[in-house]
Amino acid sequence: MSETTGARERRPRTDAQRNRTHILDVAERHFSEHGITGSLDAIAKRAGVGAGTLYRHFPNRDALLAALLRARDEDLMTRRDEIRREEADSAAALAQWLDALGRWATAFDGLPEPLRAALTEDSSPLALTCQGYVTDTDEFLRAAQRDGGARPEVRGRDLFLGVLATAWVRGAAMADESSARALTAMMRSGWAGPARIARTVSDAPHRPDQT
Amino acid sequence: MSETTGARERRPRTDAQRNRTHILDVAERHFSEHGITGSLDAIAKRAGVGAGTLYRHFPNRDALLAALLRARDEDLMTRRDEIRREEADSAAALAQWLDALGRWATAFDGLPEPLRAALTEDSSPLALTCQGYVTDTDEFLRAAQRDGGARPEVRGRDLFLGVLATAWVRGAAMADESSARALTAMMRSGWAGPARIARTVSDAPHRPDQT
DNA sequence: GACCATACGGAGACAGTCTCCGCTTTGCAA
DNA sequence: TTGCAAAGCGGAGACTGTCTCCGTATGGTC
Repeated sequence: MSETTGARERRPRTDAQRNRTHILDVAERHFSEHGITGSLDAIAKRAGVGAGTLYRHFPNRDALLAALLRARDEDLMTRRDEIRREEADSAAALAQWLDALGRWATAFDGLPEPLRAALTEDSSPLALTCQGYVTDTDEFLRAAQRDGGARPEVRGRDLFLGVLATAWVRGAAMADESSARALTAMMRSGWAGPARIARTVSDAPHRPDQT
Repeated sequence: MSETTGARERRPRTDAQRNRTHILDVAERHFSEHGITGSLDAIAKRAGVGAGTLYRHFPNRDALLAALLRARDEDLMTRRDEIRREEADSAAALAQWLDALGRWATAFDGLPEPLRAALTEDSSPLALTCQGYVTDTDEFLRAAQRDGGARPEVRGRDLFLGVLATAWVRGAAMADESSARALTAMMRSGWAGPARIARTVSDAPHRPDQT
């Protein structure tokens, strides 16, 4: 009676489990070396399984990525709790969380792209992960806002996207590191400290009123 | 002897010219509708020419994009001069220039990607264009910095990449408009006004071994 | 040991990029 | 005009990558 309630999940066959984890191992290496656009069939070949096997386990690239990121989720959650525990200054905590997120989003070359896409098409297997981190960001942010360490008009989603954008700028193989740092710094002045809303050109009347 | 000096350029045949401009017309429409990843062969077909013809005129996607952007270059330069002429406040001028750049970088869905890539691989046909705009940005920026309207540590390249990153966030079909605005605003507080350098987490004395 | 659900492999359909080469068109010169 | 070389054209097809389908193998269970 392995099958109790109606929609019970059956434990997969052992060869299936073995294949799955092996594919993940290989994919991790392959994506690290070739970026997330590396060929899936190549991964299958390298893992010594047929293409069908790969696609049965992971119907598309995003699914595979999501599985790989799930493995890193634990690390990131650990880091999150660590920051919460050890950083008393809520603004500094937010900064550190964003930094951790930034490193997470740079795990593979090209990763920011599907992550951003997942943020607007919630059918993606990555969507849930992203949404979760947006929520976490929001928590850090709200704490900082309560303490007057972050501007009230900023949203967690904005910061998350900002982090992705910065990771995106870094591009392949840490190309534009210095500009990425500059962007992070600029972004920080954008959220840090309680201040009035900075105005955008498109918001402002054409005559900027001399701040 | 039509050939005078060694490396003389021969005026292309009339059918070639006709094809070239027609391909550009079609490509403009096709990229507008399908984003820059739209199939090149489809463009050829839609233009009623063979694939060979398309690839002879534009050896790859970037070359085609570069040609399309060259057509818009004139508009952007006009805008630039207009801003220079009509905006006395140098910081506001910079903001308006960045806004214009942002609209330029959103001409087609997905455009920011090759633009950013061109900034690090200068073999790309887009590289020259980008470099030019970085220079323009630098000029606006330096004027603002002289007037104390922009922080001294910021570079034109950083701002250009920031604009690209914001355009990238907007994603396909203006998806994340509000976040894009938020980012622009944050970025603005990053460059505007002379202030001390904001610190990044990674700059900070971050003891990796257990902060 | 038999049975069958589960999983496997890989051939191949499909789509996109890009090249190659035989044929056509253009423009110049006689 | 006519002839002809250079310039340009078209599209078949090589190549690469994604993803499906189905005949075959295998693990787990009774």
